Amino acid sequence: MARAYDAQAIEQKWQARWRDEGTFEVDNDDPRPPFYALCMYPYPSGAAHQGHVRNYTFGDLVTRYQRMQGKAVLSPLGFDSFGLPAENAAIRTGTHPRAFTDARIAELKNSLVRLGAVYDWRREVRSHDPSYIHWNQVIFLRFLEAGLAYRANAPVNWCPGCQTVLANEQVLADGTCERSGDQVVTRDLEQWFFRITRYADELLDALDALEWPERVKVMQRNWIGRSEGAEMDLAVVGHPGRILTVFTTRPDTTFGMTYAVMAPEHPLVDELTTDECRPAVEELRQRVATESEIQRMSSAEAGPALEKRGAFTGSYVVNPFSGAEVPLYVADYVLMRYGTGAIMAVPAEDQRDWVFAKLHDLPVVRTVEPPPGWEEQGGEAYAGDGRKINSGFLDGLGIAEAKEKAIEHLETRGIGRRTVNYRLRDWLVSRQRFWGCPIPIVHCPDHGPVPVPEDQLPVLAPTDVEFLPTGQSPLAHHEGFLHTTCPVCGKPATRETDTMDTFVDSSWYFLRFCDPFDADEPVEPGAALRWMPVDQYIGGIEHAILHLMYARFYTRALIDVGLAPDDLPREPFRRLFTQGMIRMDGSKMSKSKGNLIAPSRYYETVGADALRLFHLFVGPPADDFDWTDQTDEVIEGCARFLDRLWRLVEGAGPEGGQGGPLAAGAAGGRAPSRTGGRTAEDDAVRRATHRTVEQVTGDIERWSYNTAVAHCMELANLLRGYARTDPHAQVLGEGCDALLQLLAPMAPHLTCELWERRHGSRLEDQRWPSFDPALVVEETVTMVVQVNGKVRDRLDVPATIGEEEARAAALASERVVAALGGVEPTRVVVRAPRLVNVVTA
RNA sequence: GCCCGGAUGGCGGAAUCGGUAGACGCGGAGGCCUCAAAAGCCUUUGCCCGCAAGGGCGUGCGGGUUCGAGUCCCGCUCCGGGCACCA
Repeated sequence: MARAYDAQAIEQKWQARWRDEGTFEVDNDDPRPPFYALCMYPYPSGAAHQGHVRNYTFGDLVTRYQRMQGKAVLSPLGFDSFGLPAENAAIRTGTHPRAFTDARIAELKNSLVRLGAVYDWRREVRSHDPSYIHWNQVIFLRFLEAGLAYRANAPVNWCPGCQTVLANEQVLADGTCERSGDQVVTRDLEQWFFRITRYADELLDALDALEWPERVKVMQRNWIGRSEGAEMDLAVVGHPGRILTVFTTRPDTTFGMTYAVMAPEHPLVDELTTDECRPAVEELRQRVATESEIQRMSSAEAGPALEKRGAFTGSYVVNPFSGAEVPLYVADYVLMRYGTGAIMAVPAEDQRDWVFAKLHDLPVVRTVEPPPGWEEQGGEAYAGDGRKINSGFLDGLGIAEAKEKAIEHLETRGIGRRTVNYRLRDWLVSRQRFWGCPIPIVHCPDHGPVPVPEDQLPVLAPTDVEFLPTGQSPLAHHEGFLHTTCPVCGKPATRETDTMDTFVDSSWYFLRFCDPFDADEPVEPGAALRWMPVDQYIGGIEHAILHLMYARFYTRALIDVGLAPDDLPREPFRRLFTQGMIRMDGSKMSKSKGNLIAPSRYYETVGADALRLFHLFVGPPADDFDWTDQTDEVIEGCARFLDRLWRLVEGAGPEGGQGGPLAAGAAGGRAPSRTGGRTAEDDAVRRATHRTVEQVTGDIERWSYNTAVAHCMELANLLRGYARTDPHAQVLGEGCDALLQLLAPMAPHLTCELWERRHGSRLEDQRWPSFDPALVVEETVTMVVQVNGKVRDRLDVPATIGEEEARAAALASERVVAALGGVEPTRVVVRAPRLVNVVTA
């Protein structure tokens, strides 16, 4: 494809200038109003893929646009450089993870530079930088002091093949390890946790005020899973003084409790199981113990037969409202980690209990009157609202009132209390891996886990390690690293060999960017107060829950332990935009799927500007996009547009409009030289220019980049036609300038080059164009005339036309008269100046 | 199962407040330029009937509200995503 200009030469020229001049570096004392634009901390997987290109094109557009709006824009970038792939590569090839990772970072950085994405690279942070590790460890120890970090025994996903704990995301739906394929089992291990649950309410409540996509907020609300209800203490028959505490969100249904259930791991199972029931209960507990939680959760369909899922203990508990003695079961559908690990079962109002009750022939007592016909239609558990029945002092009430009254009753009698439960669990941060931030703890035989003193931080992993495919972290076998002395007593002790979850690194990097040079503290208060919160955060929907939740938690925790200023906003990301995925043949385009289309091949042909424009133009930024066989043609269409833009602007000549030689291929062949008074057509072009400025500004503000590009194309098309006539030099020049300014954040290299050729000045220093409100109102509009709702005529009328004139003009139309066929209108709806509807019926 | 999205020409998409459906681009057709091609430029392009003028149909399906519905309401179908024993 023959190009009008040399994209590669121009792109290299401007990229070099931006780098050498530090054009987009920003100092913390910059007097302009601050704007913090941030793309999510990328994992350095090598050269950028199209998903990166899309993400960084959006981010770069925001940066450049806000800068043109007169803001001091902080646009930093760093690398989430810890993680498993580097370690796997080390095992496979013998390369040290650091060398592997640094090479990948260089590649990714290079492909972002070639995209024309601009950052203040002085602020670059990498997770594996010793200084970042240092502050990560300081933060960990402060969390520990504040009780926000703690060590506990916990059931975890353990892969016997890999000899390591897995994150939930690494366990597939069938309960196998995504890497080795081994069946993952649940194991109890001593692990480090962060107490994110302390912030559950705040993290939930603060969501309302965030300018985030609603679906992300919904996902976070579900993840936190706050549910309000009551705990109640059940007396156990034949075990005086023994109580079984259950949690319910439906205390109003207590009269309908016809049995109770404990989780298989419940501490009272042994004591409350009678000898004749013990074999069945034991069998159940054995099975559950060897299953991972994921398997257990899916056992409803794939697991053992339903009736095997529960077993009678032989004991009975007392229904606290009715006094009835009801059987106590153990069943795998009750989870130890949620609530109290035991439930009262109300089959009439809970579908799970219903299914279980039917299988075990347990009675059903309805406490809410179902709607008429419910039973006849085969209705099972009824969870909807209705009048209370069979419920003694609650009879006749609605559910909400009955709940309140039931809780009061429990509290008055001292056998229960109002309780809130959360689905959210504390964050397990231990990882049995090498390529992560070491946890700065020493285990002393006498003093237990002891923090490494702050003046001995950072604890760095040794470099002389061997990577073997044993699945074990090399740290656990490195004698030099492992053996140390106890900071308290000086006796021999061993280091903690676990590292931190890599989500730790991405939980506060945005705070470090504010002043990454500060050697005294992780977060420099003045800088953080100046830049935070992030004004626009951009990333993938896949981080909707974990990363965004952890970052929200970290920001609060850092403030509360005194590592960030008290008056720092507690929400780190004011506005969030989640971009759509790029798919190919129905699945996500990704390295692991092997369906990447490398951006470099477009840099080398159509250029980065064309690729950027394509990603902006192809559809709404929030929507997924399918990469197909036709995609290359669309990219070429974008390149063609840029070619035409080049010819148009070059043809318009330099500033002043004295007419330069028209570039080869430009239609018309005549330089615009007319000045002085303007014709009606000149004015129409001016109006179109100003209207386009208005439209594109609005488009960009509401993330409608595809229409922003379309509106620019429209103006360019108009100007090309105008340039072929006898254009007014200033009018054409104004149109071209506006177009270059509007496109500057989208196709920066080309527009900077054209601007420099036209004006000899720098487009990066220009302000975003403004429009004259008087010029965006149209003089004449097309008025649609309908007869009974069908369009019969279109009339050009003055925009200021009055209702009566519009009516008269419409009724005078020949086409309208013909369509009426002599029938008298019964009504004429006039919406001047756009529409008249003549109604006969 | 529950909770969100979405469905518009051959394709990606546009229509910001209930008022011209299909902006912009891709693809297609025809033409100019050329010995020829590529590139570029111009015209045209929702579907159907018609030589034309013109007419009819048309935003997943069925109803409704309205002078007027892609847009609002009710009931479905299909597709995509999230959650899924959380008591």
